[in-house]
Amino acid sequence: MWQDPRQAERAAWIARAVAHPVRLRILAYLAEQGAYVMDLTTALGRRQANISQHLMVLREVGLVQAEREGMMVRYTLRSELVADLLALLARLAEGLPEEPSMGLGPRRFRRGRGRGRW
Amino acid sequence: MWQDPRQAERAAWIARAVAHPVRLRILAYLAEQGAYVMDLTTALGRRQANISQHLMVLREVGLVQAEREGMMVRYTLRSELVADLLALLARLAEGLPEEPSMGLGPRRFRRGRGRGRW
DNA sequence: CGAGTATATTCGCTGTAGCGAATAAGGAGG
DNA sequence: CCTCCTTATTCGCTACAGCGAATATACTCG
Repeated sequence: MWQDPRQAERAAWIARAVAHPVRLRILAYLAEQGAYVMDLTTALGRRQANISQHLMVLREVGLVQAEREGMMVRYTLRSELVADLLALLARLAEGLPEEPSMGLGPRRFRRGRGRGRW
Repeated sequence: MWQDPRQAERAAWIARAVAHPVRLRILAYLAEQGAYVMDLTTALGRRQANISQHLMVLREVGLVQAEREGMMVRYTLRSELVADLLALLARLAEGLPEEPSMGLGPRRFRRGRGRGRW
């Protein structure tokens, strides 16, 4: 699988779209129900521009689709595979024992230190 | 799912580790067989330091585990869930139609009842 | 110990993701 | 047309991922 770097890049491109807390929460929200941008801004407590920016990323990779409904735009997941992906990530997130040698929990998107020893 | 931002961050933290072509290929390689660093450098054609750096990322999030064997270090996947994740990403990568009009040419997205402007 | 091999870590650099503020653009209604 | 509402896009900024080169660490063997 992915001997070809190009294929790997495409898969990574998709993974990158998911690799952000806000986008994950957007997808999780959409997994339960379609939503308008305003719904997401209030649900996630972020600026409207920010939500739109994240939605654009998700739209570009095709994880999400948009449909205009009058003045508003309704976003929905584009495939059930996306929901599967979320579920898998959730399982991994809770299931994977944290490296004992490393700090605890996720370090907020920061490169951790740690000297090599296990 | 992930109403709590902290949980979402943890999941995103994992997704972020996967969201790189080289790391994806490393994982794909490991899904078939354990490997030493040198195996990966030759298989992927990258500098040893770079491979080690990527392995560190994967190790930090716990997708991969390392075991010293004499002078070398053997890396293996830490859970079958990781392989599942790869498979899902592969399906998404090939299954999701690339938005052909997105990013090349004028922006287009599905307009529900937009008068045929697009 | 000293030389050689395999891996890990550090460092400086560069590209770019992500953010808020501001602004534009689509659409409804008067 | 003009105003209000919702969403999209642009802009400037900052922080950090990712890279190669260099160096350090761990281990084996003689």
